[in-house]
Amino acid sequence: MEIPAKYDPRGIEDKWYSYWLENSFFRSVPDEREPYVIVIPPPNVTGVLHMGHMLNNTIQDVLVRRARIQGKNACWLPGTDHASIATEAKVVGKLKEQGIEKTSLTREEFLKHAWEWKEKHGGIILEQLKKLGASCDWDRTKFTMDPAMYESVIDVFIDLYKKGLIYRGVRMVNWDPKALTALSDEEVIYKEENSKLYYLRYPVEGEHDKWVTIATTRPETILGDTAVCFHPEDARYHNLKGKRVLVPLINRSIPLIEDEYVDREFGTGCLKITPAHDINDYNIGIKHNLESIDIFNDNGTMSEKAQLYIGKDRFDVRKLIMKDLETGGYVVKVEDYVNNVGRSERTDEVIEPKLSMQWFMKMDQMAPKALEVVMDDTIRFHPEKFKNTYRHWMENVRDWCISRQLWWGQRIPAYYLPDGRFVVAKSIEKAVEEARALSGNSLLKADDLRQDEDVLDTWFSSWLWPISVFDGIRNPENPDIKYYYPTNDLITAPEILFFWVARMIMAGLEYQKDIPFKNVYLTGIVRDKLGRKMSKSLGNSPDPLDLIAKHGADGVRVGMLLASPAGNDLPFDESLCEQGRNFSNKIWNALRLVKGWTVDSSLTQPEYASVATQWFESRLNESLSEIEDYFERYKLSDALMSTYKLIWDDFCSWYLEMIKPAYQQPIDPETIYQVTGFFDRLMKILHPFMPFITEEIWQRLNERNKGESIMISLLPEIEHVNTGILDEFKSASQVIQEIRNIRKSKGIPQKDAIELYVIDIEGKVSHTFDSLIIKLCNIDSLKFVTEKPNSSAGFIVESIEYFIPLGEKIDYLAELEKLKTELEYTEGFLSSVMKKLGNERFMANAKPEVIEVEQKKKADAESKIAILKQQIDSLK
RNA sequence: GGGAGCAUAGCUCAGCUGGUUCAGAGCACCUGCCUUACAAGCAGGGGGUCACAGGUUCGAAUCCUGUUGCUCCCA
Repeated sequence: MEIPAKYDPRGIEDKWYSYWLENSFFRSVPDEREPYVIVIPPPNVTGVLHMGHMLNNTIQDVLVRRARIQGKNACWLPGTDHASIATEAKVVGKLKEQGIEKTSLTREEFLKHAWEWKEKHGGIILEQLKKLGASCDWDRTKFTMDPAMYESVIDVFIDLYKKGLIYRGVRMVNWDPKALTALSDEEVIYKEENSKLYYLRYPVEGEHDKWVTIATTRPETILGDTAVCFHPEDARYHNLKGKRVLVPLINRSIPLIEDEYVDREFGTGCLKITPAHDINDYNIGIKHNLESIDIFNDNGTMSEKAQLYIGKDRFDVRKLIMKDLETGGYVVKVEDYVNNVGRSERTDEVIEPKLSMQWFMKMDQMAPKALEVVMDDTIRFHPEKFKNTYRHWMENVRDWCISRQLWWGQRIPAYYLPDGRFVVAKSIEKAVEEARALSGNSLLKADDLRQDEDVLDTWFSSWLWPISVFDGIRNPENPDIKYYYPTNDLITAPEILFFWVARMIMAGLEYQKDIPFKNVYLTGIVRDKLGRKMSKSLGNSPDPLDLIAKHGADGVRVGMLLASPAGNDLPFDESLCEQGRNFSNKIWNALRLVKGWTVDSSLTQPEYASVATQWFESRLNESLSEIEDYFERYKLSDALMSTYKLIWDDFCSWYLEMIKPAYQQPIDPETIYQVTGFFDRLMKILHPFMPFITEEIWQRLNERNKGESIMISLLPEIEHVNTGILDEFKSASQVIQEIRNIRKSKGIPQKDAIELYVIDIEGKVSHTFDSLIIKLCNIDSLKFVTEKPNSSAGFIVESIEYFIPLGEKIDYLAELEKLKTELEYTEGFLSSVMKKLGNERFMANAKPEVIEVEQKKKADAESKIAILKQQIDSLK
């Protein structure tokens, strides 16, 4: 069989992905096995694959593939969410390109366009995941606006409304004047921006030339002022108690009020109050019973209530009003100032705090329960530190604003009667019934009712995701939800811990009376070399598909995982993928080596191969339990690194070299059987991380039947570890390394055989690895002697002396120097041990094991010193 | 302004309940090698007062306090 010298993932990866799909290996249906379930954090339909998705989905695939070969019924459920704001913005933008304004369309027409867009572009990201090797059960793919998913959301809304957990209310919301919708706090990004602090003076009413100076960053909002406020203990303003001032330009008379909220150090210590446009002012307004004057239109232009600049944009007005204030003599000074400006995550528009009628969901009943299950580790966070963050949020949670002024999404099932009252019902027919009952007017018809125009927040769909994907809202007793819920692991980013993870927990407890998942693995953020988050807008992110084309999906997966301990940011560097690719090549060449051997069935297994196999068997099992332990602690990068070293160092560098027959010599059947078996097991262990190359190699290792696959095979069980042979190997490998060093420093090529003499007076050295030392170091004579041979270089391993005769090549001075250095070090070491052992308090307080260890150190050091001294003497 | 977390080799990080797997790993770097699986490789090597200052202890990277620097969350 021809095997090329370099592994080329192209072709191979596509081949196996198709094979897996054709054989439905990703498919899961309930059976008697233990289920293992992950629901994908649904990517946004507008999204294309970015590095964050790569990381997140690689981790999910590793966990799912591992569970699958552990014999569990693994189900990874994929899907997308409808992302109302982002998608609507995309569709609006696209229509605009075609010269169509959203306002010229009916809701139905617009939604038709939106669905068309979704059908055309919505599945891209899921297709891209296939390139990564994602083993999702594609038959179960869900979308948050699928009819059943939509209905679940509506059912939940109605249910919560009936339970009194959803209400309508006026609130200060984050208004996006571009998207024309309210945003949740989480969708607003605050950033420090350079701006100005304007000091403006207001005339005191009824006084001549008396003024009150305030400081503001938003002079245009003075038109909405309904009070000016100072601190009750601020002596500077005591003479103004009870007076009123006039708002500049419009001369509205407003009261001077006192409140402890005011920071006396800030500005002049005097604060203008605009209850309609600032959350803090709003609260003061309520407290002091002030009027709220909303001076903005929804699109951020001035409304008629502003009296001036009507119809002009708020930022243009800032310039205009300053000019007019200047002219009127109201400006005291202007300072540079850095303040926090909130912008919409989606549109980057400056957020306008705005009073508005919205739908809210109460959190005070649900939050404590959702907090408890995390604090008591019913749900475990990895890493654990996020419990703190979670608690902080859950203890300070505010009601959830769930309405959005958009069309793309689940429309709120509230119907308004002509008199302004409303009913909440699943259908218009039901609504009519309820409206009749509510109003007592049996003549009410569907036409008399007006459905709420708003849709629900996208998170109001995705908080149900682990339940609704199994149809558990509509059919709580169906076999899927019974079998798959609760899911096992959720892999997501810390940014959405609150508005997604926390709410899923709430929904789970409310609708399944059970947690939605047992573990939450929080990934880091993928950053570039400068530490910036990789994003499309910055253009600092490589295209994941290009990376896969270049390094192979396996290579990219390894690259991402190696550098991403749970919860830590991942400073991505393409060289990490190279490491993955190099690893692929290493494994590939190991296959070439093993497959290149011819087998001679008449041969019996040599001693060295038998020892090598016994050692590697134990080493593999030892490593397997390490890996198992890492997985249990969700330390995937460590689990991968252990696997990497097991294959590269132990299997390739040691084991294969140990059993390798001499050049062009055949191998015995026993050994080839064993090495193939090891290779097979190693590929299974590696498979979750590198699914493609492991399948390719597994298929080549032995004849396989049609429909067989490594991905549905079983992971090896952890078997007995012979620690004795592992220890013996440690000494033997030290001996081998020392010999290699001598060869190297003396320029003795590997092909020249050498002699090795061993002084082992007490007869305590193990001979297990003698045959391997002979083979690996090309030794033609291994002799046990009592005296150091002449003209030889030596070393000591565990109080055993080893010598290699060098003849002419010996450099006595160098040997002497080496011995002296070692002696010096060992004596220093001994004296530090003696210091401890001579310390009474140490002897009195330290645990017996610790003292024992110190005593052994002492004995070892002493015998080594004796040997070194003797060797030095013999050289003199 | 309030809260949380972090600081260990050039880089990314391991180091659980204080004591030889306590100073580690991978990558990077340096020196030899195109040795018949692999130069995408092999064999070696250098490199850290464990941020700083105190304290507890026979013993501190590990526990406590303070300082500095960074990150995140909330206001």
